[in-house]
Amino acid sequence: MQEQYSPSDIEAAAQTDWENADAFKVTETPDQETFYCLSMFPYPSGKLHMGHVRNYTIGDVIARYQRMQGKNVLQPMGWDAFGMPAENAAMNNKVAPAEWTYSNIDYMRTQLKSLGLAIDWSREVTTCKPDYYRWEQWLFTKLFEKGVIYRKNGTVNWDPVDQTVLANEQVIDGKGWRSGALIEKREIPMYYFAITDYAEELLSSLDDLPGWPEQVKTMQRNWIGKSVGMEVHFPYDTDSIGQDGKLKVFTTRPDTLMGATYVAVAAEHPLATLAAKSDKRLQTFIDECKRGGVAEADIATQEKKGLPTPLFVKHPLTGAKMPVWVANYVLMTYGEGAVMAVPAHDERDFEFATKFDLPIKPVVRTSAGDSTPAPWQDAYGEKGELINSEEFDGLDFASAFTAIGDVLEQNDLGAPRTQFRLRDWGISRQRYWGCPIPIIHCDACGDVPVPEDQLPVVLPENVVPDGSGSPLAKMADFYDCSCPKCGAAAKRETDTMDTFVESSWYFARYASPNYDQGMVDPKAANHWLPVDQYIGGIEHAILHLLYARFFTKLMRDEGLIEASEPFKNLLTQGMVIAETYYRLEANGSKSWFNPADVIVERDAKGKILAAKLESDGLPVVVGGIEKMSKSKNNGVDPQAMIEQYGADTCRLFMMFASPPDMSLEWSDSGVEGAFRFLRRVWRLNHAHANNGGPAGKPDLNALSDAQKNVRRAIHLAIRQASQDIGQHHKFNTAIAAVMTLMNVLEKAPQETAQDRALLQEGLETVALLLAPIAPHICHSLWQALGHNDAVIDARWPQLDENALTQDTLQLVIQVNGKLRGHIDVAADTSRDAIEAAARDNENVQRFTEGLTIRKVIVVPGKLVNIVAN
RNA sequence: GCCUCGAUGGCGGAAUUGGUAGACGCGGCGGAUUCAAAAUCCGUUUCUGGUGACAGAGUGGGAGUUCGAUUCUCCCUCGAGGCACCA
Repeated sequence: MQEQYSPSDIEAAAQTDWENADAFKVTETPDQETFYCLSMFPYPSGKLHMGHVRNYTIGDVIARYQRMQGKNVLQPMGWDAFGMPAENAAMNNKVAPAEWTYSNIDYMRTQLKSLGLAIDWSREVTTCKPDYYRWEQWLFTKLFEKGVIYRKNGTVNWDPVDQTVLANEQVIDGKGWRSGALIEKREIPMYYFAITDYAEELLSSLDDLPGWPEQVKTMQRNWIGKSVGMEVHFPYDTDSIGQDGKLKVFTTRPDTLMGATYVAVAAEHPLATLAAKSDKRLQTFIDECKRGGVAEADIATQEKKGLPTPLFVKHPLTGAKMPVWVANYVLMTYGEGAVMAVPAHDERDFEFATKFDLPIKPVVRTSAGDSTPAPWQDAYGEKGELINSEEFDGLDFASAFTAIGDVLEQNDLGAPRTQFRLRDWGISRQRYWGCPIPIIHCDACGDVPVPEDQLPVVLPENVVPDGSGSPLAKMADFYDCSCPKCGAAAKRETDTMDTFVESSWYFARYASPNYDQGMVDPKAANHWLPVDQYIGGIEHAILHLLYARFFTKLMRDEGLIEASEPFKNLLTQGMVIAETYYRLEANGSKSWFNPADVIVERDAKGKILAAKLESDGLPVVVGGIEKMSKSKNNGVDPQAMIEQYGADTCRLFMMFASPPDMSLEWSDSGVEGAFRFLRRVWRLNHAHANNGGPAGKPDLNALSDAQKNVRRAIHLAIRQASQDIGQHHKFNTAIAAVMTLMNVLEKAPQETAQDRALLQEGLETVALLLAPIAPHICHSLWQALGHNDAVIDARWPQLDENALTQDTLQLVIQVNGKLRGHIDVAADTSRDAIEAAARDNENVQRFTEGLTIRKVIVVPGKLVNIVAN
């Protein structure tokens, strides 16, 4: 064994050993318990960042731990390779997105390999390759025929200068990011997945996921947003509207129907269009509403504006005339694009009615009384007994719901209905670098799905987009085709799919990545699915995870797989953050400096006083701790870290610095600390090797008290690390437990054979407990400790409960809940004896002097609290 | 605006079911070793008062439940993630 810990040597050696043995390649073995461990695959943006390192280290620790439990562990890797950044890079560098993507993948693969991940690389999947996306196209055609995918109009951000559709991210303060032009909403035809058909199941089966964080399930429940309510029809006032018809609205508060004083429709609503024909001002307002992007966050924060129309509808119960307003807060995408307004009992309606002087009619007795004077109080929104509602007076919410629902149904003016907030998933993108939508438009036959024998529709790879319009729409070679049904000249669809489609089923493809007879090989897929542990960023809590759940159900219903849910257990990891430093430039902009180039001055307590740039010695502003990003220049390059300290140090630091679901603050000195710890582990092993090397098992019947304490420390560490890694995924405290054990082992004597046997047990424990986290060094240590098998195939250490028992316990003594002392008692001391000993305690006597003892609380094994006053 | 989560020493964090607040590490300070440095080792380190023993305060702020609250309830402040075309 080398004296010095040399990470570069031992990491290369370990990785070579694993590669030579094909150590992480797995096949379906029916008799062995499987464990499918999956981290969200990366977008090949160019270089690995620390967020990736954290994500894949967490996954690797879990995978290696499960392997040590004797399971057949599948841990694959792939590339979420379609996406916008490739098109942006193409425009900037005049390189085709395909070429850029493939070279990024090659570079990032070598980076991932240097981390020493226990990945089965033979299963690598790349979503931009035809052998992957052809099956996506195949499923699309099946679902289109089934009606699960359909075509309708949707609203997009339109850049009138670049003549192109923009992503929400590309709209900044209502303007196009490249052109600076004011963005408009535009309606275009798109393909939709009918995810709302599955809304009920997506909601209810969240209850079948005990291994998901409650937080994520709550977010998904709220996103799906099931509302039980009433569809209410307001008949047109034909005098004003000029035609018969009904305005449909959805409400969760039909009990307040008698308090409805007007209705409001979205700017895109047919009634708004009708009214605008004869009203220029209204048309101007509607045009104004169509300005700006489509992002909900922008729409929801804008000022609430509205305009009256000359139109009226009739109240379904009283027949009273109610004015129709157009309001920018009514969303065309939710419900019917129209709402009935009850200003007395809805905050938004109250605000709107107050602003425009519309009538406010209270119809519910709330805890604030029978009237609703301004300003708005939350109590006005309460449910309660009906008032001012004629025959419905006195009813409570539930009976009013039923009674009003009955009347509406009898008159064919409404009925109870369930409404979801969830909308159907529009997947058409007017972009080049994505999976082509397999549809052919024929004048005679309409939208015809591409037949299976003509799949895949291959995306040409040698295209450099220029930022205007969709490149495929300019390529006749691509879109000219003949109709598969009638053979007439036809036009191929030039939109591509949302990249979320690829990431919605990749986990299933890993089971049989090269299967060419179908989307998945059912035998393999059912062997591995569902994923036992999925790991990824919390930013995916809703969209990606919901779409993946949806796809699993679609694939189940196509008979492709058996699973109904893709991910049994979910771990959402926090961000990697770091200090930022900047200087204010003359023009008011900030230029950001990388932490590696900055020297920080601290006061005597270590608090940051000032910072200066290493190169010129002039001060920089300490900008606060933020997510590592290119824009703030506070990223730390993982490659540099690995080269300087080795992958094990990098992995150990990341796992130690904070629990996986919290944000992780980068700290150079923390990395140093991790490196120092591994060096200590190495040194103690080296000393042990020099002191006779591997020793036998200790004689448990002949341990001194000091030796018992050493052995107790070993098994405390086993207990702690087993719980922390196996159950709670708290790697930081597992590592702390191993550090505590090392502190004991370093001080333990090494003279006798018994001492050395104990140290052997301790060092083996350290190697095994650290093996998932720092696999390379443990690979070496395990050999040095005299083992012929590799540590990756060793079993996780077993806890010996006997090693933990103690003869005496220390109890805490409190007076009125305050710590006043400790007593040592034999483990089997009776409750009465403990109480007596506590009362005898000198401090207890001092602090209860002159007081009467009212109560004594004894918590066995923990504390005694004496209550006195 | 809406949904979700978070806030503990100088710093990252720990406290498993309501039971010793600050494990473990970083940083700081003091010392040992060294010609010197690096590396390593030892001690110390929540704050305030006190030479000291010790006392008091303390988990973002305010209230509440309890013998006892970082932990449970309510209100507030600040920060983060998401909001359907970033992935």
